[in-house]
Amino acid sequence: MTQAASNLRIDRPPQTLREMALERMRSAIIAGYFKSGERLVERSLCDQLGVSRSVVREVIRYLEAEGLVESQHNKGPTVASLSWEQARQIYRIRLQLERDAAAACAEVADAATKAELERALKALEKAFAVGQTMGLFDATTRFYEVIFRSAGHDIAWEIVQRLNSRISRLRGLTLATKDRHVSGHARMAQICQAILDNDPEAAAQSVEEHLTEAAAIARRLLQAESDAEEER
Amino acid sequence: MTQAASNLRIDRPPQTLREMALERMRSAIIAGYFKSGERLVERSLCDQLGVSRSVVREVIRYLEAEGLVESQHNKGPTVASLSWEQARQIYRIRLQLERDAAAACAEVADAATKAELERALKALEKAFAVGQTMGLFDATTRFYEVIFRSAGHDIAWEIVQRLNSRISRLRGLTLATKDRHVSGHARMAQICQAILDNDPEAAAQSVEEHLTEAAAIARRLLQAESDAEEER
DNA sequence: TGTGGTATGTTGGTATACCGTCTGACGGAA
DNA sequence: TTCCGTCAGACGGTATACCAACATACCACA
Repeated sequence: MTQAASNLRIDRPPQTLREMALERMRSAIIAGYFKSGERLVERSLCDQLGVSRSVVREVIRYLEAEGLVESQHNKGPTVASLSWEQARQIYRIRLQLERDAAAACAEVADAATKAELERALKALEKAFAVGQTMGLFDATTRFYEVIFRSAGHDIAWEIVQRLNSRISRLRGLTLATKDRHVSGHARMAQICQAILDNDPEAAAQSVEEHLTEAAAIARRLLQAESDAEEER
Repeated sequence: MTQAASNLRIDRPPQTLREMALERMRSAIIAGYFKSGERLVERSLCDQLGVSRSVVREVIRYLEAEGLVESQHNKGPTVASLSWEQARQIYRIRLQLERDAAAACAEVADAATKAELERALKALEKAFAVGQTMGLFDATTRFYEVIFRSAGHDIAWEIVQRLNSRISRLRGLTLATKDRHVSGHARMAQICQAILDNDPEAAAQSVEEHLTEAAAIARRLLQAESDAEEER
């Protein structure tokens, strides 16, 4: 009966225009369709998204709260830009939260979790092989999601995702780096192994190394970019 | 001249109606003026705030992103309610971030920072003596702000503040507890001392004790409340 | 070249209207 | 009395028109 009932259920898309517009805008910013610092003109967004100004404005408010968009009085919203200082802080916060999550996950991981984690790692390997940045992005996200979710750290996961979207540009650059292809994968495998062994200490340690490395690469890239900017 | 120029400057409140409405709504929720789970009817909020529906809706979107308000499709926004599970997670995240901030602060604290911290602690003592919950609230916030800011953890501070606003009801209950008056103050002093000594380890340790204690009290209160609910 | 005025575009904010959904009240049937 | 269907009103979701304040770019004039 329960089964029948759940099959009978009419699940209309419980999605509002606003939610769809939000998704689009968010991924557009993350994907770099809107450049950092670019102005977001309400009316032109209305045209591009095909929705009314009310919707656009509400979406912008939401993204503003997420830190993806900045608004100045009477100047309108712009895509948030990221200084190295901010990026540094974000990597540090991620370190705290991911370390804790990995340790917690390693503590409680059961067979099902481990299987799922291995699947995620397999997918990650495949994505590394293909080399498509977007695919890597998703696979990495998936891998961490398993860790956070199984550790019961949903709220922390949400925070980390939000932080990640703020440094998405950096993450893209980082993932595209050659050496990252090798070491990144090795680090992930290391984290995975530690969890499979139910070894919280090792898991925390691996996460720490992984993130420290990522931050260092990000810093180098950002530095190089700003140097190039100055030369110009 | 620079002085004169800066004095001449007309600094009009760069505040929009929306921002003011946002502040009001946020503090109304934190102060408990709107109960947890209560529906927020847009049109009645318009009357109460004296602004138009657009503004109200944008504010609600913002609060939704902050996690203070929840919306269901075609049901409208409600004040977010908090389960113990969520509260647990929030305390855990705070632990990670506050511990790191305190340690970082202890590492870099100079004379000026220390002086400011001591001032904050003095204010805290006074607030404890007065016993006004709201004053305690502000003083505690101020104390932690000094720590986070001087450690250069602005983003983490923003996150912590947001988390705190989500557990504001719990914090209110916790602060009102009798034993908290004593031990809370002792803990704060301990944290402060560790920073004055530039001892990161001790600072982290003190924060950990303080927060673990707070979480335990919160849990007890929440449990008692839900028990009382069931009896009813 | 610099100054001041002007035109244009954009935002912040408001009012209003319309539709679809939800909810609760009312009234009739079993 | 209880159950159930219907219906009206409340409310959210969306669209649109309008206005004032402001910012910016441009232009003409000294």
